[in-house]
Amino acid sequence: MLDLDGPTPLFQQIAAILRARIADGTYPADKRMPSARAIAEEFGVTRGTAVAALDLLKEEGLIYGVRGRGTFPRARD
Amino acid sequence: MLDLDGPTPLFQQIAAILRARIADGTYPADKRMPSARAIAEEFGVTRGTAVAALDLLKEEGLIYGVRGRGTFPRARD
DNA sequence: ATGCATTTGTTCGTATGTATG
DNA sequence: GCATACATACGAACAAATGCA
Repeated sequence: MLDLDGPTPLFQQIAAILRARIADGTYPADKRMPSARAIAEEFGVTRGTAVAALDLLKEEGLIYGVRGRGTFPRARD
Repeated sequence: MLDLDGPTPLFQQIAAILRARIADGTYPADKRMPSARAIAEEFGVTRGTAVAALDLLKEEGLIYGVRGRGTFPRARD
């Protein structure tokens, strides 16, 4: 799944995978996607690393978070 | 009560104290024990930390939670 | 029966400290 | 020194279930 040795940081690798899942509809727009904790478990990293990956996608405008509810892919215009 | 400096995490210290109270009968089996909020107040931590301590005891099979009702020490066999 | 408070359980968001390369 | 990653802890918010007035 992840390249633990290579030069690419884990949070970037994870962001790339999540980005692909959003693009291909695995995570539909405005539907709750897996929590940071669930992502951390799937990839065997800590929540902090999962959050870093999600932060990347937020900066790109691909997703948004709602406290207490979850994280959602943004509807493309 | 807690060692704020030492190396042992707060949630582990709290779990140890609760574990002792269950063992010595302070919290009898199948009787509601203090809520996460009450535990947080007693030890001066946030509810999240109290929940982490309770989660530890759950993993050990020492207690179980019932949503809307409370947390209960498990009857030993 | 309707509403309200409490409780568990979960979420996001943030901050700090440690360790490693 | 800096970026990465882990672990811990705090804070705020939301949801579902319970119980009680």
